[in-house]
Amino acid sequence: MIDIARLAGVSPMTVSRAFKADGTVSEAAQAAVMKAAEELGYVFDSTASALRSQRSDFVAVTIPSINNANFADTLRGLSEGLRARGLQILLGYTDYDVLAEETLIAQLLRRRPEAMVVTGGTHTDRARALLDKAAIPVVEIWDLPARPIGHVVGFSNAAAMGAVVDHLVAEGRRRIAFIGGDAARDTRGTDRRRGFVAAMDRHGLDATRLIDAGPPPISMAEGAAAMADLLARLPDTDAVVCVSDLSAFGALTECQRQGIAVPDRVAVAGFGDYEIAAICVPPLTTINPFPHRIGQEAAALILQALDGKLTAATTMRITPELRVRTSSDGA
Amino acid sequence: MIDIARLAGVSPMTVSRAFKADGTVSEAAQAAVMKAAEELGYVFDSTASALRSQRSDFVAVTIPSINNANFADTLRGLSEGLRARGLQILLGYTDYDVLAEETLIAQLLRRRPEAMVVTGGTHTDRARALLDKAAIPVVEIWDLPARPIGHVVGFSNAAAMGAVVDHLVAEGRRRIAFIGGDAARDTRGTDRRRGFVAAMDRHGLDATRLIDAGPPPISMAEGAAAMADLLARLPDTDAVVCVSDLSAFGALTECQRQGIAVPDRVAVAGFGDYEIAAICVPPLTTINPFPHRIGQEAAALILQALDGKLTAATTMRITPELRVRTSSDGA
DNA sequence: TCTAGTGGCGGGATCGTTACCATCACGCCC
DNA sequence: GGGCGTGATGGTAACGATCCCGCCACTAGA
Repeated sequence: MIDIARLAGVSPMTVSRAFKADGTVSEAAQAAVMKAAEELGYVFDSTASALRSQRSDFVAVTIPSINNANFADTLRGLSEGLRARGLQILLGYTDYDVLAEETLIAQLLRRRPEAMVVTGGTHTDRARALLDKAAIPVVEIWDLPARPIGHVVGFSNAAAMGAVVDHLVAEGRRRIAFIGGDAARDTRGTDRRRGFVAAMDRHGLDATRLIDAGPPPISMAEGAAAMADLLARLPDTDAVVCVSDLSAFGALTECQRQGIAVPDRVAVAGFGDYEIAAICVPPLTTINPFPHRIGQEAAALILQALDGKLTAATTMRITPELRVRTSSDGA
Repeated sequence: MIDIARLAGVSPMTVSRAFKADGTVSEAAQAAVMKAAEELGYVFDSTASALRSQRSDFVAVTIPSINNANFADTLRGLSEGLRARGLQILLGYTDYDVLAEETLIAQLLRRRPEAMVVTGGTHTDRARALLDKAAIPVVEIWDLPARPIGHVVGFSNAAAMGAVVDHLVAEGRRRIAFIGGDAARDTRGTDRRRGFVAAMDRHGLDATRLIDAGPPPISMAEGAAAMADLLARLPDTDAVVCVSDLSAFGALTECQRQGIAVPDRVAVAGFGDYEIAAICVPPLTTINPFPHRIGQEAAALILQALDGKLTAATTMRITPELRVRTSSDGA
């Protein structure tokens, strides 16, 4: 920067101001600085800037998996909302493991992010303590935590899943099964299963057709295997609710392979409104939790919080919508 | 850090060394430092460390889209390989736009990454210049650039697509169409189309059944629309090659909706070996380019380069494999 | 003519860590 | 006993920006 100052015939301070583009530099000086910078191939050093100004322009984000279209949509929403303010996302993924999340959070905080977005509402005590001490805006997304750390943009996975059950019951289904994951790790999956059981109980129906499809994320193939298991063990099942559209699609294909008519003999429903749900044959009934909007709202909350316009912890409830499609048409 | 030094009864230098964990600190001092740090809730500041040591421990990565299972697999491979050395990924996505890539690269370089991974081999001149001047290891992936910037881990998209055509021809297909994207933006898509045309020419077949499905990334729905278009305009088509498995699946569903038998009347093939290709009914013939391995190899190259063990620019060719499945069985 | 206000710019200290030396205790060997 | 290698530790000056303050020229109003 000193070199540029020399070449442009100004002080380093003016160069710094020129790069901040805050308009307090004369046009002549601005142009001279930019010309000199271009000539010397200067690349601004955010590291030094971050140290001195104590502003990293990072927002740290943790998601369970990088390979998930729903979380990718949320990330896009976040990134779009933050880009306008020059904030960059620092991403990490947890593999659906709260211990990995703890390590990840510790590592991300070393970079001094301006804010932190974490997926889910379940964390280790140490992770909570770290976030607390960091004294930056924290947003939990994709869930409604019992004990929020800071702000929240989410929805009740249990309630959303309950709406699917209500719909299936209204369509005349009674022997409804649930295909989901290992209870210990995927807390959102567990919430959905809880929502399923609660809704079945509410309708006075048997809620014991629970198929464990293994640890998250549950693949299409695992959904198919679970469906095969279900059809073998409980062949009179007339509807299946899956923890996500991907396993639901796997289940659907298993029905196709076995020549079982969907929805005539078995209705199938998923969760997430992935692209595949709308286009597969028959299209899948599912829940749209508006992942992109979750990201946008989280970004908006962060911007407000950084402006000091958000005094109290805010919870923004997203209302997921049921998408009724052919896969669950009345029997 | 000074506070910790005081509390632990050592010098700041010893605290620094204790956190680097390079083993030159006595066990007693190490323990004292860690205890003091825990007590004070100290969080190491990577920003200052990066500035002074000129090591950011960042590896910058650009991908076209964050919502793509293939690139996600590559990212996982990268991240796994780099994590062992304490390197963190700084991610950006370009939306399949070389101009956006240029801006992104400029922004990422401000963070002083130790190395840079860029997807694809087509870049603006300014982007090339920036990467050149940065004087860090550069790895281009998912392509075999005509004029590599540095290292390469990739494959020929054209040749891989040619292999699909060869297979279809061997199965007796002759009137083969290609469903792909806008030529201007998605260079890998364009390469695949080129490979399609070249292979058709090689077999003396008509290579004019080219359906443009719009700008990348091409969705399942766009694949379906393109298939509908194709079936309306060229109903005698007996095979379709799609730029990716997602559009191929869309095309497959369109056939199902129109009651057109796959593979009996039309064979369908995709690209990428996404999970859906193996499980849909019928399963899709496709090309597996080993996205996870691309990430692993790129990480390995970076580690070698950072160790100074890589003197010359290295190109690592990945050999994609044809996955023959029912969707392309002989007519 | 003088004072106060304003816009543009410069100088020096500094953000929190680490590179680079210097120091010191200790043990070993000739 | 002196020299010297080794392992642990400390002191000081940076890394490259920016914060804070001050300076100067110029204008406007009294």
